[in-house]
Amino acid sequence: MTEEHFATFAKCLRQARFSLTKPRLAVLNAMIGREPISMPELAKLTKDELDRASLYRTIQLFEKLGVVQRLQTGWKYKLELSDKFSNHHHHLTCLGCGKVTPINETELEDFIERSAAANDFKTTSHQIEIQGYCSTCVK
Amino acid sequence: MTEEHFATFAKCLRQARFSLTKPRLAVLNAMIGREPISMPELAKLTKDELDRASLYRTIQLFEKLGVVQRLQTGWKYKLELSDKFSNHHHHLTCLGCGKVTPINETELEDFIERSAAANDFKTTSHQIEIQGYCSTCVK
DNA sequence: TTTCTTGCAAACGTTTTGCAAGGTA
DNA sequence: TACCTTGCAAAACGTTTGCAAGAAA
Repeated sequence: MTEEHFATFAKCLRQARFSLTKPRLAVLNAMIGREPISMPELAKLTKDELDRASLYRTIQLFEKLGVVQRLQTGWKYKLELSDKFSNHHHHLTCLGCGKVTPINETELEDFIERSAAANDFKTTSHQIEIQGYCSTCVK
Repeated sequence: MTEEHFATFAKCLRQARFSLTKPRLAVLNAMIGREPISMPELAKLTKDELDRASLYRTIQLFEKLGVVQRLQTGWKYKLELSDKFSNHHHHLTCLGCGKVTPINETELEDFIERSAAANDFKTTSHQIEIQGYCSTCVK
């Protein structure tokens, strides 16, 4: 974990008057630099460092604080760190091999803002998820 | 349910060699013309017409046949009929009152196709979900 | 009649909760 | 110290499954 990520994280917690604890750091650490991950996978990864119940509580808190976000990849959801810890982006999910590829399309963002505005809607977040087949699996 | 929807539905089933049964019609009926709905809500709505287990089996089948699709509205998923039974669109979900507003933006679709193509990716479906506050709740 | 579909009941996996003990500010 | 956070154990949900009875083609 970089100095910067740690500082961002500490600030998120402190601002909302929550404690910086070892279990919470463990969850952040397990997610940094990793692809979107499912809850059972994350539970397995962190099972020596905190209880499953605490993991759920931590993820709930992280979502409230905007540290993580859920995204729909097919049938189940996965978790990833929010834009605070990586650049804002969206995903291509391959139905063949399950690979999740991030894409970054600024123009898309502009259109979304415009669509929402046309509906008199103030956006706070959005997701774009695309399913299909990657170049390997399409064959 | 319109004549046309019934025909579309019957065709979907027949083509894949599945039977047109009363419980399946009941589920379709419960969803037609309704906003995206959660599984527990749908279960409550149809509980006199079919068993919960059958409901899950039916929804699973419907998804495979492309009759319904799941979409992420915040924390949990909801179900709605696919484009076969209504026009392709996306949603604005209000974090205040929970209202889901469909939007239809053709330009967005084009950008998505282009982004995917740039990644050598063959798309089969996509979702765009936008969260924020509607004109009423923003105040 | 043959095959597909359903209801029932039970199993399973995921997520949440209460509470006492432990850690943080 | 005072309050927040955790682990544990149990409960509450949501979802899936096996199987015998019932309905569709």
